Amino acid sequence: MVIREQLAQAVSEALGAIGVEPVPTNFVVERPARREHGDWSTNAALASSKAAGRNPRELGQELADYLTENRPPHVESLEIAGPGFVNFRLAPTWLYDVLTEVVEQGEQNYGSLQIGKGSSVNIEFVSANPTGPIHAGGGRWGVYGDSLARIMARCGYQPHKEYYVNDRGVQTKLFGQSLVARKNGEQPPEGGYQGEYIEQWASEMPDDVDPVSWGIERSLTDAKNVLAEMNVEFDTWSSEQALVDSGAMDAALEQLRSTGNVFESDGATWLRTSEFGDSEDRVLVKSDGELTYFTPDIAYHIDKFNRGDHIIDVLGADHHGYILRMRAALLALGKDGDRYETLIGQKVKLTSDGEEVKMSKRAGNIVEIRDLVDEVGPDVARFAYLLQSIDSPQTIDLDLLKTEASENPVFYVQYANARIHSIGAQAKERGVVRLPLAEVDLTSLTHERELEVLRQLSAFPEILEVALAERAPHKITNWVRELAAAFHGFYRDCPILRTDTDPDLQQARLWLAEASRVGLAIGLDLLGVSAPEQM
RNA sequence: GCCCCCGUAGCUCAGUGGAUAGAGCAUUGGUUUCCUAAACCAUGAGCGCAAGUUCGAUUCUUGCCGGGGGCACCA
Repeated sequence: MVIREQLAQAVSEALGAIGVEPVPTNFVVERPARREHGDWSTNAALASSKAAGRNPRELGQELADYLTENRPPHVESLEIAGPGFVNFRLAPTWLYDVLTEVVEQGEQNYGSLQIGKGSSVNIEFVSANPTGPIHAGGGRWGVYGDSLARIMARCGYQPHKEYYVNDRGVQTKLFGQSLVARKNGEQPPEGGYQGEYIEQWASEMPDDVDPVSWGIERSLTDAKNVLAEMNVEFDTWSSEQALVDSGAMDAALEQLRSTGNVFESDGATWLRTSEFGDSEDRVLVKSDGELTYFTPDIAYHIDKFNRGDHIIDVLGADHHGYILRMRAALLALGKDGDRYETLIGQKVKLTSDGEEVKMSKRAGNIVEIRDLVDEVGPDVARFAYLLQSIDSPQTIDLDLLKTEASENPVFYVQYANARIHSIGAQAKERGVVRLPLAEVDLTSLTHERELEVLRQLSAFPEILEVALAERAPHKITNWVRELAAAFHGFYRDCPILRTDTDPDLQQARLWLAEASRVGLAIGLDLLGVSAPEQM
């Protein structure tokens, strides 16, 4: 059991013992923002004073007195502070337990949670139209979705990463026509695709192929390549056309009809989505007999419901209006809405020379993810994307990522890892051997820098839990930066291999470095960023 | 008009129902006979406005102001 739970339980018991009935459950045990407020703190007295009809400071004092008499493990002293907080000061022994736990559980298991209990989660993201290069926003969703999947996997879920390919419909036809036009040296049709890439691809296109399917393949190859370079891989690429061809779409339409929520109007076929929370009804089949995007997408979501326990769609803010209609369709079909989750991300803006970069040379009116990856490399790009919440619109300064690469946060973290490996290499050279952990006395770790590293490591399980609950990979980014900062401070002030370092202390520090390495490896892996051993 | 997101330091962004709100960049200055100075240390300034809920609000609610996005028989 982790220390926080031990303390919470002790507080709960103490409240009962000093006569607070019923024992409240609305209190928390947390890490105070300020070090001088101790290692852990609880607001239990404040949270229960009103219900108990007691003065919070007096109640806090009683609580502190009781816990001083009946001390939870590692607790050295307690004090009452502020309006009624009870602060715990712990002996560093609790942090030695953390070190041991990190090392013993290792990269695979430290901080791993079983919240998901093995349930499957289907995460769909990017799903850009296969009519051209992936844009910078697509890169954000790619990195975000991939990292979220990694987080979910570490929390006991079985994530399945999926990309939906809209390989039929009006847009694909226009795309094919644009390719043909360019191949024949003509202008693309009205509403067609204008980017330079169309000319490039058209020149690659053989004469005897179907331009639409060839173009889609070309587009998907492009997308797969650039996403793979960013360490984003999908388990499944689902084809809209295949869904229609298989009859799944007709079956879905039939299923919808059987619910009595489908009607004909103005020559089109509509779904009464307004009955299920949407602002208006939506067209399933247009008056010209063509399907809308919506209809196969419903079939696709039915398919996903059949394949996964929980369904997540990662969408750009420009698609948020679409959510209610899909949810309505699923509700109309009697699906459990709790199993369907949509995550909306705000858009990305790239700047250079203080000006927004509005287009790529190749793609025309969009900024390609390719440009970013070629410019700064996958690690820098990924880390930059994962630096902030997807709820916020993001501004990425290309110049900063390029010219000040050495100041870039990703290198700061990777450099910590490189330093650890350098210590290992140096130790080997000098014949310093790390003894088994069980033979090492960790109590020599008393330096504030050493303890800070361990505090950071101890926080990881909580951070992971929050990152999962809030679907927020950037919490991991922040944590790994803080861990790196703690390590750099330790590295600076606590020499390991220097000849005047006490042998026992040296052993303890070697293990502290190893624990740091494990922590950095876990964090970087969740972000999908590499952990180079040399820089 | 309706819906969604955002408004925190000069810039880019974290963060929290609590006790003195943080980081990076930028500025200025300092640190290395010894494990990588891509490091460490120091340095000013900030929660858009107003009510409400609360023992306590920058955090929750509402309104206003400001910015972005969306309101198709496009996808």
